[in-house]
Amino acid sequence: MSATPIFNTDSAAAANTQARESVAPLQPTPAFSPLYQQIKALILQSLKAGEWKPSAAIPSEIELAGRFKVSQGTVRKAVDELASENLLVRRQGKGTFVATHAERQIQYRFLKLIPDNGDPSSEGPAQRHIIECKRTRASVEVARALAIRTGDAVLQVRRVLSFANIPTILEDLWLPAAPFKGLTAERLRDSNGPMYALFETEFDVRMVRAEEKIRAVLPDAEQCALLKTDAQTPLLSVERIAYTYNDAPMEMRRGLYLTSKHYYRNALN
Amino acid sequence: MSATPIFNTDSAAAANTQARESVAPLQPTPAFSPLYQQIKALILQSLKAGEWKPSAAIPSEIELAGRFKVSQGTVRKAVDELASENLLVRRQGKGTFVATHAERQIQYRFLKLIPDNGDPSSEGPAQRHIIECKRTRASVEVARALAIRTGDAVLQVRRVLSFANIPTILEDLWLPAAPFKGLTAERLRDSNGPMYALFETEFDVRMVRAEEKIRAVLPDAEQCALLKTDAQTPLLSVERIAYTYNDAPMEMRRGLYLTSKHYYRNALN
DNA sequence: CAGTGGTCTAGACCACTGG
DNA sequence: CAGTGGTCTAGACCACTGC
Repeated sequence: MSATPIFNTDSAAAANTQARESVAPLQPTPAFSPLYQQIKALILQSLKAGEWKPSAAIPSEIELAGRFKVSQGTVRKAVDELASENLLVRRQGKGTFVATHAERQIQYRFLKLIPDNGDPSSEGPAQRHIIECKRTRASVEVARALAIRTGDAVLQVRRVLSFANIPTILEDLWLPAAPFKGLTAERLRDSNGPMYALFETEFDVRMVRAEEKIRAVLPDAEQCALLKTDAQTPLLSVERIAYTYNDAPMEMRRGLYLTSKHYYRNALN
Repeated sequence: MSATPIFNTDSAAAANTQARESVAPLQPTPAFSPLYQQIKALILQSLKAGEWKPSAAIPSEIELAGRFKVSQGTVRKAVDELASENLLVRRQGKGTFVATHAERQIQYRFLKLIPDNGDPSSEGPAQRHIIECKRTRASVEVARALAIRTGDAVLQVRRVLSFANIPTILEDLWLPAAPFKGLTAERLRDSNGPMYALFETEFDVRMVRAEEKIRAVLPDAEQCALLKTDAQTPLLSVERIAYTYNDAPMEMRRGLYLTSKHYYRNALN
């Protein structure tokens, strides 16, 4: 019923002798893993298994400490890391919650295109126009990005985002067909919040992190038409791979951003 | 001799009643500040004052705990935050060190342009060509970025970075003249590591974080010549403001990146 | 071996939320 | 008011580094 860390604590008072990987044969690095990392992995497993749904509260620290037979401080350190990775959200006095892309305000976490005045809220939400959503086969490039085989079934979505009725972003998305079975242009059109929120509620897929490769390009004729721009206006090409838990890639996306009234904002730490 | 946190701990056993800002008059938020934040601020002050130089070790946690009259755990939490902000670097068994841009490997922290193969080390260090370094007056835009007055003295540097002898980055930098008094093209040419490392050793200016605004643009004739490219090749325009401690802006930089063999890489968390 | 950061515990109390 | 996360302490022991 209750998960247990992989080490032994027969006596509570005894400082625990950390367990190494029991079966790991002849590894040069014994791969010492602190207790809180093991707890973190267990919580991650529950998240992945859907034991707690997005925006729901997870058990309190004291409860988790009891379940895992460790001190509250150890649970705390595990949860701290998950919170810093944006998988959990802590709210003092209320509890700890499973992060979601549906959250008002902190949504569009992954959209870094900002209006020139620096204030995304000043232009309101984007108008979304789904151009198509079709079933197709993975190209070599898409297959490599999604860690599937070339020719495997994928869904391709094409859409345009407009701000103040000015087309600004043209996006193509590729999704593995299996986890997204049943996704249609209609369902995309009918949904309200960010697409990643839809993925959470409808397909149980939570995007956790992403990587983007950015280049400057000139649009072709078709892209010009869709963005109502001309072939001499350079665009930002933003290629994204988004990952769920366990670093499993679940989406490849190529965006073309018009940067005459917006810019891509990045913080360097 | 020894700094002291702003609260009272007359009895060590007594849990400390946190001090609020003593003089803060009628603030709606009492601005409760945890002890470790106060310690963090004190350490930050020492860093800023140059009490410990870049790459030097700061006192051990036990020593700091003694100096500040708090427990080691509290110091630890303060140092943890500073480390996560890349102001300090922890090395188990050795100590905690002041972060520096001179560090091999983790240098070029702020340069996100990566060769197509994804491995920056595969092409070796950039060839740097300083075009000019001149004293001038701050334009409205530069003044606003550097939080100085329009017309104030600034240094402007222009340089080209090449990879495998292919000009790839054209950069213009603006620096407030006062802190960088004595900076010349020669000194830039003679220095070896990253420019920010030079700033640390020669001018005691440590860049701590930065923000970038990215757009797609077409180069003008002069830019084409310097980058040996043509007017039809779109470039990434990367405008950066770099900050020292206390969020004080100390550099404005505009880069033009050629993205035919490189891309700007960004991680979304 | 001593000294450093890293982990873990147990317990006390504080700040915040909501009924 | 009870319950949650947040802070702080004191002490023990572990892992890593370098002499």
